[in-house]
Amino acid sequence: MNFNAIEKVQSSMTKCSECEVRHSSLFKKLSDSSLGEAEGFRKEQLIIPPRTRIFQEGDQHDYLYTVFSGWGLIYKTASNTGKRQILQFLLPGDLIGFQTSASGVMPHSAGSVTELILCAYPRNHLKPMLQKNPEVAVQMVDMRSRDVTLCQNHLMAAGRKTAKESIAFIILELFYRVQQQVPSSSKNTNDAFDFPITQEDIGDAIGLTNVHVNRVIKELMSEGLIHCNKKRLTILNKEKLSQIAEFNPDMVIAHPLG
Amino acid sequence: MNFNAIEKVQSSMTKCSECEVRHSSLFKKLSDSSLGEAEGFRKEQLIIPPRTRIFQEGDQHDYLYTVFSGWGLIYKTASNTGKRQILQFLLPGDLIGFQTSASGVMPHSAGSVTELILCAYPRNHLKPMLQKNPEVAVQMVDMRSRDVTLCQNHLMAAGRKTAKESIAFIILELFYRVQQQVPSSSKNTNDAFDFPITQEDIGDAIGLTNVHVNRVIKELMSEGLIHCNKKRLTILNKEKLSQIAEFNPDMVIAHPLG
DNA sequence: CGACCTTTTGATTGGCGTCAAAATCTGTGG
DNA sequence: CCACAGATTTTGACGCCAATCAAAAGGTCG
Repeated sequence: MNFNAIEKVQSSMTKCSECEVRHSSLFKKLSDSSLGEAEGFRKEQLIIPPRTRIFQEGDQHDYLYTVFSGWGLIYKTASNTGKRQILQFLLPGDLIGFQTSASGVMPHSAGSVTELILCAYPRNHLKPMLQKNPEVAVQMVDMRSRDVTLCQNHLMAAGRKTAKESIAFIILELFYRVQQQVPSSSKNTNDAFDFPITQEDIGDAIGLTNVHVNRVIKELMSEGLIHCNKKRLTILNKEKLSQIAEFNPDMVIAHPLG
Repeated sequence: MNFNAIEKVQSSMTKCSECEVRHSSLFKKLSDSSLGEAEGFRKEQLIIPPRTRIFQEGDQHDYLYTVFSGWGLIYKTASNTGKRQILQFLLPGDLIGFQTSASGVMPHSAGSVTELILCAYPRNHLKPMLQKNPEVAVQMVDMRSRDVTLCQNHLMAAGRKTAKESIAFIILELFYRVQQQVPSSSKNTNDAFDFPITQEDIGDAIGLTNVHVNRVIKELMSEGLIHCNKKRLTILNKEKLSQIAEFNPDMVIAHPLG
């Protein structure tokens, strides 16, 4: 992780033209009538450059976001050792900054991986908006539950899987999430997909060092299970990889409530 | 972990008399008018004996529950090694069995620690009920978000903290959660509280073996930070313990949405 | 009292971390 | 289009935290 890079100041964010609200997963399932309500709630759109911080753990932060395009991540940093734990990778449709702690500050940091386009919503409008739009509230329950599932999977990896199993898992999780969440991914034939995160990111997501991640990835490549270079990853043997990871696609379904 | 014990058959569950719906955190904040609706939704109450399985990963399961009293846990088991990862400790007010995978089966197992009293709700009534009761949906968003926070804290512990830091964290988390969630805990003076989980449970929650947990707990005791015996734990030096754990009470707040 | 948990202790091992440095890649400015 | 700086990947040597294995001691409950 390049900490300097991700600490770029937030002022590098810029507003941009209107976004198509329908694309935001929070509102995707809204009927046309309640969409007007949602339009009124949306505040503005932001473009975040690659590897830029959006907010930091401990900050007061008055907006929450949905990802329109790009990859991001949320993380915590241990104050004694400086070690980073990535809590979730963010893809189009994901929520950022929903959670606050009791004192109203952010319990984790958030940053971009690639350029990120976000739709921003003022936090103080959130609760009234949910109360007025049951469909949105139900959708939000769905999204939060999906986030629980993703986090639990990573906890299982960090706590009880070997490095090889965990890394295989992360790769498959991201492959299926990209398929679900990235509109342009339909053009990914033959199980190859854009993979903009570093080996250090992978390690920080499941509690390993970049060095060890590198050794395991090379092992997976030498076994002919995956291939990767230039931020693009190809899964060569999905069955074998899934077996190692104890993974199945059900585990990353976006909408558990249906 | 005594796997035999937790695999007791589900038939040992018994129905019991009506529970006071208001006590269930899902409905705690309901106005009187929508309470009637909620009453109609509630189905029955169950008593689960200690160390008994409620449902198993991969099962079809048509109910979800809120905890009325007692301690429980949800967990996953690695099919290759049999290792268990505890995903969450369950206390009064917590949800059980909300999540299902894409195929409609449970993505994790659930079991009791102590005797557990649950309120059961039929899953197929959930979505319509949320749609008709925006207050309940908002409350549910809150609860799911709290579960995300708890899981992220454990991920941080499993991935990036030492055994000592993680164990100190778990102890403090449970101390504050019991204060918040267990009605009778007000009688806990001097930072002592009932602590019915085993050292193996602690290890399974943060990715350690029972042997190593034992060594670290003895270390914490010899340093005068905690004392424990007979399923009761006393925090002797909360400041020092919190500093080791990088813990603060904000991290376990029950209702992030306010 | 007896069976089964749970905790405790010791000896040994190993997966992954740490440290260090080289090789390769990537973006940026001249 | 090249050169350079910084980021990322790769490699090797070595060390340690926690796992593993084994067994005894202490608790708990029918």
